[in-house]
Amino acid sequence: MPLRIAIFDDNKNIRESIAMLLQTEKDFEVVGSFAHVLDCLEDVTQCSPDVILMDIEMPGMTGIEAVKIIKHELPDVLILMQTVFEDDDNVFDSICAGASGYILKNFLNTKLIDAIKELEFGGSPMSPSIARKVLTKMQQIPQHVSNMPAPDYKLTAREKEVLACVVNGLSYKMIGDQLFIGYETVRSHIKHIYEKLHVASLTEVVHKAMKEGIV
Amino acid sequence: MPLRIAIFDDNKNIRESIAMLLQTEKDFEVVGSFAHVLDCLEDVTQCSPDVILMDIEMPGMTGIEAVKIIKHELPDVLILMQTVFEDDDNVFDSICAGASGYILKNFLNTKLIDAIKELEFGGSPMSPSIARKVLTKMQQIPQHVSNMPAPDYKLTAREKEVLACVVNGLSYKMIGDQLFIGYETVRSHIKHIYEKLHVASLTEVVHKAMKEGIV
DNA sequence: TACAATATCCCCACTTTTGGTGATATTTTT
DNA sequence: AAAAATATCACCAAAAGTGGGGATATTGTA
Repeated sequence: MPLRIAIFDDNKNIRESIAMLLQTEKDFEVVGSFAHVLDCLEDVTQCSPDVILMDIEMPGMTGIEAVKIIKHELPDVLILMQTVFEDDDNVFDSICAGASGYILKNFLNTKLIDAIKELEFGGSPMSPSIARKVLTKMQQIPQHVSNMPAPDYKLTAREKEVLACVVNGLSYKMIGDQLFIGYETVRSHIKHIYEKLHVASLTEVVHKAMKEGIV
Repeated sequence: MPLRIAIFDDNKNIRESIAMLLQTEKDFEVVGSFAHVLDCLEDVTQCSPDVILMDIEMPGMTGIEAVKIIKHELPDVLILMQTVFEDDDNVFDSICAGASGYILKNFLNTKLIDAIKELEFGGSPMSPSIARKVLTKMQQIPQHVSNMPAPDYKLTAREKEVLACVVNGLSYKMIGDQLFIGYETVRSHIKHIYEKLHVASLTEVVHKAMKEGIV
């Protein structure tokens, strides 16, 4: 079964030359080719590709927006971004939007086929310099969000529920309503949370819970 | 001027074969070779390498710990991790510790030279599957920490100071003492913060400030 | 079975926070 | 120079949270 590929690029020449290039691989099948992303969801749903080649610079809607939309509905398609520039913002926005690879247009003809195969194989093709940028970015991210496991304060399931409510800014009364328990019960749980977290106010609870990723 | 390389690996055979391999490149110079990382800081300071090849599995101290220590003192050295496994935790821990590349021991002989050159060129060599892991990880990270700039709520400098105190769990009274202003002044600032952030309680303030990276 | 932990609820007294409505002096902007 | 924003402080009443005691029923564990 061939790998189904869809192309989004506003330049007709590029679309056609990409399609031509991809057809040299007999495992690849170009199932769609679109000049804009305004109807990207329909387009993609219709041709159901395994891999999407998405241009970042697109008229009407940016390719990054399209990635978000498509990934939201179809989380399993792999999206390879193509662009002329590799400025930080576009790279990171694409990644956060859900792209799985990043290829520069200059190297399309020499590296596209390999990049797509890499994608298929579970890899993420990207230029070395982009990889560096990504790593550098990750290193700037606070520990707990990137990797540190949430410390275990031995909160019970119920206490965790209450904690989640507290973090979301609910008052005791609102928490009671939310969890179908009385005001005093909420208080009781929160007293226990205070003890276990070694804090003495709601603000500290929220701070600690968010900082350490308990919620 | 050749590229200075240091090797950390507890296996003598591997150290020597790596050194031999690297010496085939005339632009490379192996300036140090160490069996453990207990004195890594001294070792590295002494031989002042441009690139460090670090084994993850090391006796006494883990290679990841060593990376942290070295990077803290010498942020400019490039560190290439080498390992037999590519399990998530090690990969991410290494990255967070400050590694700039990640190579599997299986491919040392075929890819090490290229990997080091890539490092030198400002890239980050890593296997495609590791790259995918990294991207997937980044996509799970909340917007603001990864890329989104903190939204501007037009808080004044003073309000931001008060906000910081609130987030750190201080009470009105404590904030007043901290900033050398009266209780009522603190209240006044917080009222304004409530308006500007569209919230109505301290917990919401802490939550919003932390979630959106205002602090 | 006895014990420990959990989830639920109650009361009292006290502290803190909140909403509303001010005021004054200083700084910044227009 | 006038207007707007900022930083400072004040008072009152109502609402919410906190600390330190309890109690009871259920569930899980030794």
